[in-house]
Amino acid sequence: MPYESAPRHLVAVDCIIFGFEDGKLKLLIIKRKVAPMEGAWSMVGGFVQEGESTNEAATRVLQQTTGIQDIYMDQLMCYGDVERDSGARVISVAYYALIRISEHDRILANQHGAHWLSLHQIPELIFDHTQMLNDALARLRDKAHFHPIGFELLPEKFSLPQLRNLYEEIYQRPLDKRNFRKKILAMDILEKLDEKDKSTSKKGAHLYRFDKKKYNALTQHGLVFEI
Amino acid sequence: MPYESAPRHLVAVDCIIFGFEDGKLKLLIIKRKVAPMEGAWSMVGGFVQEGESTNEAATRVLQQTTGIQDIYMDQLMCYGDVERDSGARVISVAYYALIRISEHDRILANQHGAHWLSLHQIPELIFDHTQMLNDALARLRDKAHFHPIGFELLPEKFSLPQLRNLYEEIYQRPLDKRNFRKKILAMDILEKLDEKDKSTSKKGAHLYRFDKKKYNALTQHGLVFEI
DNA sequence: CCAAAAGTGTTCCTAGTACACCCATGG
DNA sequence: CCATGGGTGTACTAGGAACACTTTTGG
Repeated sequence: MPYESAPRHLVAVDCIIFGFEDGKLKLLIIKRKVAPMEGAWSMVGGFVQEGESTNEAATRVLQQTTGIQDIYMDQLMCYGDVERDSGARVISVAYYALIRISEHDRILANQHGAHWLSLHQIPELIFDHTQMLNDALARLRDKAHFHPIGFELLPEKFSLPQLRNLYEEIYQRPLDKRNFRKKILAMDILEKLDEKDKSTSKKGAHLYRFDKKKYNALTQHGLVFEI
Repeated sequence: MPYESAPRHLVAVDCIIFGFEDGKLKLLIIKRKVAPMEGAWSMVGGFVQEGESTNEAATRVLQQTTGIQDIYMDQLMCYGDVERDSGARVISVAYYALIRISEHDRILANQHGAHWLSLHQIPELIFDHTQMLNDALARLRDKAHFHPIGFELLPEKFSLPQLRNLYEEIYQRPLDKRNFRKKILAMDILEKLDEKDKSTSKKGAHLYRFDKKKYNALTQHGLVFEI
């Protein structure tokens, strides 16, 4: 397998971008601006450049369309079928990202023709992007079960009803209010604030903050996150 | 992002090949035959050809070095750092495979300079292949926990002590004999044979066979494999 | 007859699940 | 004062974990 004689390929990255707003899981997708399939709905993506790692490419693509940096992003997998892209043979490395919608640059996203859509409103997507979405959802569920990544989708300060609502969306099933509280508070990784969120009830719900340092410390001592 | 102006890359596949023999998890690795790092230990790999999917490339590479087809193989992930291969910028898609060592073509493997080594005997590997191995082991553990893939590493007929030994290797911890039996037999997915394996004891251990059809049927009715 | 591995049940405890009422407050 | 969502405790059950002795048989 000499390097010189091996064929070269177009390599792209595609980002499955999740957000959480109005109690719903949402996905950031764009109207494609190039042929083929111009105008069709698609994940945000782009080609991997020379001297650029695939991780860097994904970060760049995300930054260019959302204006956001420093967010949670993880590789999903590589999609390598020959015919997957009808324009050319393109190998795509998919990443999924979790974004706090409130903190991201909506104006920049709109300039790129990007839109946040609820999961049940997702139209047909190009190529194998629907497959990517399903794979990403499955991965998100698995990952969220044992890792505290849900907080990446919420504002820094959040209430327990909000958090529970998020997990109900991720798992697509109702969670018992009392059991959920018991479980999450028992881990002792949330900091209770003196503020209340009165936007959804008259009584108001206490706000909490995820204490990452505490979580890391407890993890060293055997804590296993599970929700 | 026009297709024409995008750069092209060398894309390789690397296979992390697991086997189980003499009660130990083993890895099939080769002595590299091309520069750079000629003679160093490496996973089996090769370049993705035109008109060949990455899955097909992995299958081909595996077949060429082991002579085996129709084995369990799954994508691990894509490794895309710019400097990961010191010979050129190569993007690698890693796969992990599970092989019944007894059924594979040792002669063919030897011709390719391939060797089965126990996990604790693995020498230094080139590039990021040690990272790949660690990632593959983590994935194997996760996957084996909830999917009946362990059987891919055993002969068609196996004893329960053998099976338990395999899981002890995968999880790197001892498993209680009685609890293990209870759990695996309760799933009712093993067919008990009239043969015994007398190679490891005078009393002999009953042989079993994984009943895949039964497993699939039970899965439809809500069975969740877990061990 | 004995060494060596195979095979077998029971108890305890933890963690998940199900479930209903009071509280605080803005309008 | 009442409608609305927030917050709280207990009882039951199932499943995981710990644990020791008997059986078989080749040498």
